Amino acid sequence: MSKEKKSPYLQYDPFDYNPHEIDRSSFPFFNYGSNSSIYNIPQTPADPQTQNLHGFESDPSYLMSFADCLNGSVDYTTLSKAFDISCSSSEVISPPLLDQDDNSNTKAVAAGVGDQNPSTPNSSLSCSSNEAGAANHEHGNDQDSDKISKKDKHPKVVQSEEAPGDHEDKSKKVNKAKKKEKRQREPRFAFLTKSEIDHLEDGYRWRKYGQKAVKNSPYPRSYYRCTTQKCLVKKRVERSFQDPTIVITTYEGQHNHQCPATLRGSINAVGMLSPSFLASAASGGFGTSNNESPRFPHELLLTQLLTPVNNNQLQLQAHHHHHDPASSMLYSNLMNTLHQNQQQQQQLHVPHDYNMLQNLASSFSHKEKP
DNA sequence: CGGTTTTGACCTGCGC
DNA sequence: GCGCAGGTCAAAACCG
Repeated sequence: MSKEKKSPYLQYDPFDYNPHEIDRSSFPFFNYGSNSSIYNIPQTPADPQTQNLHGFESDPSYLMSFADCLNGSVDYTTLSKAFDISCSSSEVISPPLLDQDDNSNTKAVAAGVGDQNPSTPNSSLSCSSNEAGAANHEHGNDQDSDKISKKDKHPKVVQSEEAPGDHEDKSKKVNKAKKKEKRQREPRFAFLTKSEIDHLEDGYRWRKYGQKAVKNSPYPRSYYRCTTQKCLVKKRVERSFQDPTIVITTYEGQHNHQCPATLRGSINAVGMLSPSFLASAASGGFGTSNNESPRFPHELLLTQLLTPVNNNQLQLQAHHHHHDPASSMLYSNLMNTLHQNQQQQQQLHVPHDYNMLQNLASSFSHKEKP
């Protein structure tokens, strides 16, 4: 009651703004530099001491190279961590080729997105919460039930006046307990895009459901939900406070439906990539002499998005072609596809070095038009 | 008029 | 336990 009303839009105090003291608990692993990559958002701060992330910026090993994904040079465990939140559930089984993560350059973004407690350094906690068996199907469903219970609980205000009652307290407790044991976030993927437009077209339809000021940033963060029924995908969009030209888009969850734009017959950016083109991508051969060269406009686009870092490594550049819806959609689809791929591997218990590229290529070729 | 955006209130989790 | 920050809800406003 006595709580002062605070406008979420006025929380930023320009005089208090210190770019070096950012709380990036939400995106602790973002690279704010010019080399954009797909990031898997870890839910645990990498290292409490390096909260401010600068370590990450200068450490290329945190970047998930696209080629790593494509050619499977990233070991299974790493991929699990990098792509799936639920890795903390049962599939940790996979015998880790241990400690690759120490210094191998394939380390990618190793932090588990899955353990969702941003500040729980001990991911095993979430492990145990998963074992209730819900581990496999909790994607989405939980969120639903979560919401429902929330709504039931507080039909909004008033309540307390007419019945400051105990039953409310009780139900509160029950709900709390419930929530504690099952709160699982979807995997998150983020990319940076250089753009003046905040909300980039990615082929899907979104409804904005919230906007909040971000601490230490002059730019608000917007929350969107996919408008397709029963699709629980969300995305957050915010502008980098360090480089205001960069938009940070974070996807959470996976669409359970086709991209509306694809259905409408516009670009099927990923679906039309030729297998041979992808092979070239994986071997890092773009732009070099004898490799497969792009045959379609979207492949050309991708060659520009994928820039060789060193020998066998490519990074997905998110900041080119920001003005191009196809580009955004490409990202979205790529990430979706990569993620799906990895999940399939998990389901099938495929060995860690299974060649993802082949999977990708074949799935693409199925989609390819006659 | 239906869908989307805005925005204040509320909930939740975490650190102190 | 309290305060803060992030995330979500939902009524009202807006728009095509």
